[in-house]
Amino acid sequence: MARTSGSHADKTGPRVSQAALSLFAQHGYAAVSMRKIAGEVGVQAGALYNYIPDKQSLLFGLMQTHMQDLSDAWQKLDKPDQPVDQLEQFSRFHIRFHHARQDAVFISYMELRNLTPENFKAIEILRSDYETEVEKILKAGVATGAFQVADTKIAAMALIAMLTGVNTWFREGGRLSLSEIETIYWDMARKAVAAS
Amino acid sequence: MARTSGSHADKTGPRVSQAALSLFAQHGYAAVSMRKIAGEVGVQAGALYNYIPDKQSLLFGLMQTHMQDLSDAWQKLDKPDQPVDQLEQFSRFHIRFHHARQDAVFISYMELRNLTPENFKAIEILRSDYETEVEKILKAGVATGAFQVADTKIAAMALIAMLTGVNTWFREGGRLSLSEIETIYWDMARKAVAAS
DNA sequence: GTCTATATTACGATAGAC
DNA sequence: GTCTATCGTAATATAGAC
Repeated sequence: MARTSGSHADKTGPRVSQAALSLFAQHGYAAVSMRKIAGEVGVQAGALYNYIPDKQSLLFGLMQTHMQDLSDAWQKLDKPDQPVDQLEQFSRFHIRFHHARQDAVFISYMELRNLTPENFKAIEILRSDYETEVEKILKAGVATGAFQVADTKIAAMALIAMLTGVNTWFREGGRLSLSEIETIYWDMARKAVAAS
Repeated sequence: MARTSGSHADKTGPRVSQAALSLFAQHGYAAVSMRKIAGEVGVQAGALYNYIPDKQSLLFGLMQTHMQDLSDAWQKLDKPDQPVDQLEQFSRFHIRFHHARQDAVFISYMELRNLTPENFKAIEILRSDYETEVEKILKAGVATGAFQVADTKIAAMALIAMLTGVNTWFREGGRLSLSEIETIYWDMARKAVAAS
């Protein structure tokens, strides 16, 4: 069954998401028009509505996919036995994954306020689940005496903020490689929660 | 000399800035119209142009004022002699100042991409100056052997990201007071850069 | 200094032809 | 599936009356 001439359903869908991801990260959700996205994809604005019901769904889809990918990637790793080794694995994983998805990371934090209340709730649950993973590691380490932290919830938030911060300044080709950065950050993270 | 009826020049100016600060933080620069700002102030949109030449200048002014206030507030503090005490002073100052100006902090990070290139450069210089203050403390501590860090520039970025992160989750009236938070974060910061 | 009115441009989304 | 055309709305900024 021949497809209608000019149709590229199997290719256009992903290209819409990709264009939106890049443009939202660069200019912000509110500043990017459907016409601009369409222009990047190489279609007219009306054609976008074959793939998404509206602009909001486009944003939500990007954020949901990102948070889901993040959780899935973490879950599928084989975990070492010791909390200190788990925390090292997490620190390196977090830096590496976030570096590889800078646009999605940026959007998932910056555009929360442009989500409808229901969509916001859904994303916050996914984020909270991820944060809980770190807290579980810290709790296990406190139990064995490997870690010493006043509050595992706060320590988890502090570590995540520190590690995510790499994205604000690190650019490939600079003074240090990403794997060197990983090691430096892991050193600080380890000491920050270490038993004294 | 009587002022024109309906004129409130001395009051309206600050109210425009205040309204823009709050609305930009809530909804984002691109999503906030001049009409919305005017509505919040209680004037018509056209009246705003007595105080600002355009929307971009309004954003830049808010960010510049914030970064300047931050630097000034830090500079005017009496500094203790020991690097470890200086770092504690900085950690507590940073958390406290950022908590008191959540809207301005949020805007100064989130809306960088909505600045014109020249305005962006000006803000980045102010930010970099502030980051250098932390690096100076770390370098002094490394020199005396009080601190042990692989790279003072990276350690400064890591600490700042960690401390700024408080704003993403802390809300007054929760489980812990801000001064308790300060102490917990200072404990982590201190250990993260401590000599072993 | 503030108002009303407006010039000009762009937005998100839809309808119907092909 | 994509196009062209368009509806209805709203944007920034300016002009001129008061």
